Amino acid sequence: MSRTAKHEDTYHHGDLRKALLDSARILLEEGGPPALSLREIARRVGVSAPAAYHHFRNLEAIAQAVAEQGFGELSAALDNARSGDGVNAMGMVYIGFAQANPGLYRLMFSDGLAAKSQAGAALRAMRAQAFATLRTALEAQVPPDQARSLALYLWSVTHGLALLAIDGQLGGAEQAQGQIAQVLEVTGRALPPLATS
Amino acid sequence: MSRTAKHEDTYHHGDLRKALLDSARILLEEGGPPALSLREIARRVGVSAPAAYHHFRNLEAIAQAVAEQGFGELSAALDNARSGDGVNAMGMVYIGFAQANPGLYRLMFSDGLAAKSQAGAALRAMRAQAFATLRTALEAQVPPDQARSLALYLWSVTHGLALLAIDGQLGGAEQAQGQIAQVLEVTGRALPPLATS
DNA sequence: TGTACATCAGTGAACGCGCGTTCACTGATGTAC
DNA sequence: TGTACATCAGTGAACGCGCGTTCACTGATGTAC
Repeated sequence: MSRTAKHEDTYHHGDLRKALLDSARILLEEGGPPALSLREIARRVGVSAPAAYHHFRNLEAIAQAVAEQGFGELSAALDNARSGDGVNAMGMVYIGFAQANPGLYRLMFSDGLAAKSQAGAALRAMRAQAFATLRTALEAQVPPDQARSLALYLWSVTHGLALLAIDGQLGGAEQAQGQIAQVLEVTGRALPPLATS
Repeated sequence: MSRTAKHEDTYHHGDLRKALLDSARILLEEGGPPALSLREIARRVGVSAPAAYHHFRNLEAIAQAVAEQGFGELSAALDNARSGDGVNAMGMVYIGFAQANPGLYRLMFSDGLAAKSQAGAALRAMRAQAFATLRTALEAQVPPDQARSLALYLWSVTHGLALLAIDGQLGGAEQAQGQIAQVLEVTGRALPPLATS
């Protein structure tokens, strides 16, 4: 019999890498990027801190891996929403992601990691990639010379709105939803008629 | 002769409170809010760390005082710009402030301080106050029932754009300026005709 | 089917570090007489 | 004008803390024969 679920308290963990990432995400949601600590991540999993080094080069590598997960999930969510009614629905999905994972969103898009570090550079590249996807999607719907500025406009609004929401600057949850919808409606007024798919 | 500029290496500092705040701002611009350290602030001033406690209750109080300075400077800058050509100029000034003081801007509007701490609560209040000012200014220019959502819209765009700019997501400085102007132009399209003063 | 052994994923102890803050102190200042 | 003294703004030493990371190790796994 190979390793099964019955061996729960075994010396070898099973999938420590995944467990560490899960633990990091919990920590991230509890206290934001500054709360990420290798020792605490390991402690929550019930494992000694050095064990993590068999799976990640260092703490930053864990943060980077979590951010990569986040970008994957965000782009999957946006893909699913694309069949909805356009820009407005995408905006709601984007902000919904931030509200559901505020700590993760901050790690991905805010100043979580030291900008100059290797992981920081990787993060910036992921962000740029996400933006490129948005711009490409827009190029099919508006005159190409406008795509870049419109994409940047949409990103600015949703990014700003997402941060205001998760900073609690919009009041309670239900109140926030209404305000978000209103802002996205106003945002749409600036857009030219879009080629609907 | 009372204390004069000649007494530079005196035991008593002169205006240590101001010197500490200046030092904190330099640190803030060098490494963002996480770089704020009481020991390092004091070290830069050339004074022992405990000396700071004669002027501030703790490190958080220093951060709060710096943020207060920032809000004062930002609102002064916006006041000066109000005589210019409206929303667009105000937007440029707002983002210009963030670009000139990225670390300070992050402290003021981002997740610099633990949200639950006393200083964190004070910060949120300052932000809310700044937003209320914007909304009030708009109420003179648009139908009052639209003022809130339009204010939130404008804040979202400028906040988002400011953060993208200082995160380096817009490329180099001169390239960024062009993109910012474009986004603000698009932003203006969503606004109703404003009553110009 | 059983056993030697290489490989791998864990362990506890220890390193050095910088931090915020407290403490008892001392040097400088300026005021009352 | 000179002096005693209260007040205040500094000092160095020390506290306890949690951190990331390295080290030599050991227990478990699974493969070759």
